[in-house]
Amino acid sequence: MSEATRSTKRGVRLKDVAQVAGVSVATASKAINGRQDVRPATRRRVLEAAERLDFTPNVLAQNLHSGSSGTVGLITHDLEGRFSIPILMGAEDAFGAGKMSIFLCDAREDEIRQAHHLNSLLARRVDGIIIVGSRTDPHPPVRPEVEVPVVYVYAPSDREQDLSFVPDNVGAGRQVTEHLLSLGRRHIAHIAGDATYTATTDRVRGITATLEETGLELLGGKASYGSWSESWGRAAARSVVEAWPQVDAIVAGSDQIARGVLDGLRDLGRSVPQDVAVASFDNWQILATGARPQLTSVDMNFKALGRRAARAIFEAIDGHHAQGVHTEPCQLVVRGSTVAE
Amino acid sequence: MSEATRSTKRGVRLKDVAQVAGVSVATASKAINGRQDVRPATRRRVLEAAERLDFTPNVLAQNLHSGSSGTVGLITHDLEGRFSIPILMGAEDAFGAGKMSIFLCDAREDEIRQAHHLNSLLARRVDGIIIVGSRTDPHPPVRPEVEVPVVYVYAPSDREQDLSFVPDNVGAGRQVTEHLLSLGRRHIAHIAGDATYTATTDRVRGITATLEETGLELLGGKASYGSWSESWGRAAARSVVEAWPQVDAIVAGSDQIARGVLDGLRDLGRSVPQDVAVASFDNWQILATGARPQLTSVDMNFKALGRRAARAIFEAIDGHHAQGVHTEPCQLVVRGSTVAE
DNA sequence: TTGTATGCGTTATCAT
DNA sequence: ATGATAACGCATACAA
Repeated sequence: MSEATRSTKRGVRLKDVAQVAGVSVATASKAINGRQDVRPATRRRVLEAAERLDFTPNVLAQNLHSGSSGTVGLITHDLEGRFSIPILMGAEDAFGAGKMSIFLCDAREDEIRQAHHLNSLLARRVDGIIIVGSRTDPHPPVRPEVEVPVVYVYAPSDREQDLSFVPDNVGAGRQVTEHLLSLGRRHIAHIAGDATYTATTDRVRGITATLEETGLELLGGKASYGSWSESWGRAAARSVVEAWPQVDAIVAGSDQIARGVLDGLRDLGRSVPQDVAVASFDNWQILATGARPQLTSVDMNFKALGRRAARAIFEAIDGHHAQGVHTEPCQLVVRGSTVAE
Repeated sequence: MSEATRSTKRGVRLKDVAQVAGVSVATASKAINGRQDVRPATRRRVLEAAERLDFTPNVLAQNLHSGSSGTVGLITHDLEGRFSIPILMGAEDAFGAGKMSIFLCDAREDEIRQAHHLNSLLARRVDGIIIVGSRTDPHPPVRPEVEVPVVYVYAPSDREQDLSFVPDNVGAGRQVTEHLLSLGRRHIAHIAGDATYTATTDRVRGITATLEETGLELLGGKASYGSWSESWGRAAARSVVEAWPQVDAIVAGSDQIARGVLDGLRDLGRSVPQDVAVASFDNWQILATGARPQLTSVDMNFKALGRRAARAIFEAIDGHHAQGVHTEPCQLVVRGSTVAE
C-alpha cells in the first residue's frame, strides 16, 4: 500500500487544474460548477484538465466556505440495528446518495452517551439530526436549544414544538383486524406485548375500535398483556384456548410473540390458519418467514419513516419548520398464518 | 445575558473569544489548545471567555487546515444491520467516541452503489474506510489505488496485500465440537448451511478436525448441506434421525437452521438436550434466546472485529500498514439446548 | 468572458 | 509571552 500511496498524487487542487487549463482558479471554479458565464471552449479545456488530473474538489474547503457540512447525524438507541438500518436506508434514498452523508452514532440507551454524540455532531456542523428511539414512547428532547433541525423517529419527543415521525400503530391494529374480519373470523383474541409501551396500547386501540364498529369485541373484552417474548406467546396461547375454545383468530403483539403462539397452538392441536388464524406486528423477516406457517404481519415501514425524516430536515434547512407527531402508514403483509397457501 | 444569547445564535468564533478575553486570536488559539507558551492568567481569561460564549471550535476549519477530517467511512452490504451495528459499536469504542466520527453507507450488495459511496467518502477526505461484506467469502477489493487505509471486515478481500478481519470460523467449529465431546456426545451430525459459503466450509473443517483428533467422524462421514433456513433445518433433522437413530448431538450451521432442527426433533419425539444436544453458530439473540430450550451458540464477536478494524486504521494512519486475513476468536455461549438447566 | 481580490475559521510561523 | 500574518482550498463579488 505504501508503494501505491507514493505513486498517487498527494492532492490535486483546483489551482493545478487551472494551471493546466491555462486559466485562473476563478474561471476553473466557474467552469467546473457549471456556471453560465464561461465560454464553452474554455469550459471544455478546464473539464479536460480536471479529468486528466483526476481532480476531486476538497469538500472540506467547500464546507468551510459555505458554512455547512452536507452531513446529517443519526443517533440511534437501537442495539441490534433492526430499526436504524432501514431508517438510514430510507434517509439515504431521500437525501440522494452522496449529496448528503450520514454519521451514525450509537447511544445505547444512555443519555450521557447521547449528549456526547450530540455535541460532537454539532461541532462537526451537521445540517440536521435524526434521533431514533428504542421504544415508541415519547421521551424528552435532546436539548432545549439546538441550532440545527432535529427530527425524532420511531420514538416521538414529548415536547410539542418538536417534530416526530412514528409508525401508525393504531392503523396497524385496524389493518390486522379488518383483514381477520374479512376472512370471516369473529372470535378474536389479542395477545399483546408489554402494556407500558405506547405501541402496545395504540395497537389495542386500533383493534378494539375496528371490532366495535362491527359490533364485536375482543374475547374476554380485553387484550392479554405480557412481555415481548416467545415464551409469553406460548403461555398465553394456552390460556386463550382454554378460556375461549371458540377462538378463531389471534393477534399477537409482535412476531416474537406470534412465534410462541404458533408453537403453543401446535402443542394444543389447533391448526393454523384453519382452526385459528394468527397475525402479528413488525414483519421481522427472519422470524416471519421462518415460521411454520409463515406469519402474516404488519410492516412498520421504517424506510418510509427514514425518508420522511430526511425530507423534513431538507425542509427545515429551507426554513420551513414543521412540528408535532406525524404517523406513517404501516403495511399488512399476508402470509400463510392467516390464509392457507 | 443578552450578550450570551446573541452569540449562541450564530456560530461564535475564536475571534469573538479573543475579543472578549482581550487577546489576539493567535493567543486564544494557543490558550485553548493547551500550548505551553501562554501565561496562566491569560489562559484563564481565554478559557473563561470561551466558556461564557459557549465556544465550539469549527471542526470544518480545523479540518481544512490539518488536511484530514477525523472521520471514517463504513460501507456495509448487510441489509438488516445485524453485522454492521455491532461492528460499528466496536469501532466507536476503539476510536474513542467523538474523536472520530463514522459515516455509515449502505451499499446493498451493489457494486455500483459501493463505488458511489466510496467516491463520496473519499471526496469528504475520510481518514479510513471499513468495508463490511454480507457473506464471508473473499471478494474483490474496492479499487486498486485508494489513498486512504481500507480494512475489510467479515468478508475478506481476495487481494493479498489488503487487510481483512474475519471471525475464526474454523475455531468456532472446534469450540462447538469440543463442547459436545466434553458432554460425552459421540454420535454427532452436522446440518450445515449453504455449501458455497466459506463460513460453512471453515466451520466444517473445524468440526471434522476436532473429531478426527478423538478418532471420530461426523455421522455419515460428512456434513449435510442446504440453505440458511428453518425449513432446511426441519427437513434435515428428520433425515438425520432416520438415517442414524443413534445421533446424540447435532451441530446446526446457523441459529435459523437450529430453530428448524429443534422443531423437527420435537416432532420426532426426541427431547433436547437429553436425547440430542443441539448447538449452532451466530448467537443471534432473538433466535437463540427465544428457542425452547434456548440455543447454545457460538458468538461471532462482531464488536471485537469492529475494534480491531478501528485499531488497524489508526495504525495505518500512523504509517504502520498491515496485510493479510486475520481471524478473531469466537465465543461459545452455552444454553439449554446442550446442557439441561 | 475572464481575472483579482477577499473571506470562510483555524492553526502555525515568525516577529516583537 | 504575545501578536500580526500567512497558509489551508474553494467560491464569489467585483473589476477589467
